Amino acid sequence: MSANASALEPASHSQQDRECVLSSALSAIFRGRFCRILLQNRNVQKYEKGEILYDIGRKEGSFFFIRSGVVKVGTITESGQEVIFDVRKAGEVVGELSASASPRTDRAVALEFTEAVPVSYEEILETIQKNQPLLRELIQLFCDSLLNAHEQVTSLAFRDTMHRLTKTLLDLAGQLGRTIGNRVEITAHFTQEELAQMVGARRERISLGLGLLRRYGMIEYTPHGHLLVDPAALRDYSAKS
Amino acid sequence: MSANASALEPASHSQQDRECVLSSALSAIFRGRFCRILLQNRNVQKYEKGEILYDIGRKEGSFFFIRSGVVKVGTITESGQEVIFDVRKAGEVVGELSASASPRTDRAVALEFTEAVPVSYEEILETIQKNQPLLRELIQLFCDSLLNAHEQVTSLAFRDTMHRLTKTLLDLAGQLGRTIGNRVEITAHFTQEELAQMVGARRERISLGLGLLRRYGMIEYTPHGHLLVDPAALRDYSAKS
DNA sequence: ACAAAAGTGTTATCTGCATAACAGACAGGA
DNA sequence: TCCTGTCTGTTATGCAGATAACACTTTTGT
Repeated sequence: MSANASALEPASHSQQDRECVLSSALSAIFRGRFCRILLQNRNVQKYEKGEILYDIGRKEGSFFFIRSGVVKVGTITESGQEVIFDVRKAGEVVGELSASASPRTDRAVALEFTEAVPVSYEEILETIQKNQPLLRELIQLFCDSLLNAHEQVTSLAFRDTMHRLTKTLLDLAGQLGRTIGNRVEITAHFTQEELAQMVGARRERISLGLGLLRRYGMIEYTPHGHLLVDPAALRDYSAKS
Repeated sequence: MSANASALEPASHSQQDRECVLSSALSAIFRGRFCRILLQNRNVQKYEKGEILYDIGRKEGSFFFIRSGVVKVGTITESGQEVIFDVRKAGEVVGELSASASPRTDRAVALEFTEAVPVSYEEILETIQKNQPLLRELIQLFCDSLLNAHEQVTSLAFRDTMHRLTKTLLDLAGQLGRTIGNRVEITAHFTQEELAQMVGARRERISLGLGLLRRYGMIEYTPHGHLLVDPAALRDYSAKS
């Protein structure tokens, strides 16, 4: 939090400068996880837990470069039911569907206090045209997203709730995990309702499922209410039967 | 089938030529449906029904520009279960996931005799860098694919088999439909097994479901074994309850 | 500090769908 | 022509998971 004078500092940079900075930010963020670019913080938006980065139905849209925090990406049906497609954290990007001509069908909501830099799709395009290697990164982003969605489809089509739950826990551990001995702490809080929306099942099932895994000693809660999982045991469990 | 001398005609064109032709082919195919570009037919591959355009696990890969026919895009799990993510027809592109760094997890198989032009991802990239407007088209392709996958996830998460089946039929009618009066013929043959793989259900359910819709007069079969659906009635049916 | 709201654990009941198991229709090859 | 393989229609049985209905706990707002 050193150079956070941006709010005080007027737009004292040339167009040239901004392009250059954006370009390196894109490449660093697209490429690396956990990267800390000293990006000129123009436009850093702050979102409280539960606040919406972008919502369904909006025509224009931006990519959001997450500087800190965790957001969920999902949608809500006409009948008010919610699904979560993905979870993204600091160093990643959300909002790639703003590149679509059709109006948004997805939304992103902060799961905890989050800081993100919105960049319009037009600006992204311009930057990429001046910095070719970024093109690959952008496309890789879409591929990852698509791959992930495909996995969810197969998972929903073939696996039962318990298997989907353990998969979701393993995925979260991979995404948001901090290793502690042979356990991994999922460094964000998820309600059972949210887990249910990721798994594609009723909340009650999640309650039962978590209870079962807890009794097996495969998961437990930290004092902070975070999940602490044993990946090896979970993988084992989900492999058999 | 007029200018199909490609097999006889050796590579008599300059690199210049090829780029130019590829570029316009891309733009036309990316952009339009039902387009008939007189593309130099170098490399037109032919696939019989059931033949594989590309398969799971391959590292390198290509985009395929479908000139005629219909292909299914899907995957097979370790346990041998098959899902179909999407169906693509003449004028469209498959294989966009070859852009991913990770090895293929999907496959494309011809549902009927199909002709397609494979183009390596590297070539696509080069072409795009020389023809900027194509970038938008390519990204739109990814967005459409992603949007579609998201829809499948929500559908599987919230809707029952009958609703998913009617949705699948409506989608197919939209994609492959030829309007005849107030009916639409789905101009390709799908086995119940294939429909089941699109819907995410057992074949028996599809049999029952189709039987029901037939008794309601919402669908019937053409002499060629194609489905003839009444979109209005199906939409109606799927809206209520 | 208290009330309201949000989150969790648990049970009893009902139902949609998978499973299994055939019989008939049809198409293509020998 | 027959015969084998693929596709379709149909039933009976069992189970996973939705639904509904609470009691209990923890957090949040005022």
